[in-house]
Amino acid sequence: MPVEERNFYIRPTLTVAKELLGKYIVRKIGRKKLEGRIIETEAYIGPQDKASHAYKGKVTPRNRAEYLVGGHIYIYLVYGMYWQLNISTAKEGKPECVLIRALDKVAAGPGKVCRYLKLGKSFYGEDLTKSKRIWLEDRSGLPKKIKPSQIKATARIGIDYAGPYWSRRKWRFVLMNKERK
DNA sequence: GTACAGATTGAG
DNA sequence: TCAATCTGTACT
Repeated sequence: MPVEERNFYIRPTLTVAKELLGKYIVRKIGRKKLEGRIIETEAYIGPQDKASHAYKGKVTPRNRAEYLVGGHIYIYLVYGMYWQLNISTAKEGKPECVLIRALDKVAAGPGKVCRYLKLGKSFYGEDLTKSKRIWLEDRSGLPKKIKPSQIKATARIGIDYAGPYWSRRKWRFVLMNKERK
């Protein structure tokens, strides 16, 4: 399913998180393009997920974009200095999203992803299926399609406060090094 | 109103 | 190991 389609995002969040691996983020600034291949994602599935900002169905001015229909950007500031790029998934009203944690070679860490792509609050709620300044592309083609064996599932990072049950869920997905090229 | 901690990072 | 520094939440 092409990444440009809305239906790509309206599927189980864990599926979307895995299928985003290997896709390219394209950021257009004037005549210039910045690009990066997604190699690390994390799934957040509120309201049952204690590590999610939407735990218990909570809605705040900051997290409301998480409730948008799949394919929208949910971006927020952590620790007062770092932006985190998330892509909403599922249907309108369901607070599920995928955090983009790393781009191959150019951004190892969610804060760096946004710094590299020059993303900030102005992208809050941006629609990836319609935007002219940021979108996703699938360049893998059939011969290079990502296989399940190339994806490593691990525990999510930095959410110990959510307790062992949630922090141990293997909802972080990494595209394995030897398979990247 | 005040206090506090967080889906991080880079310097020391 | 720790500080940077904004936002939401839980208090007073």
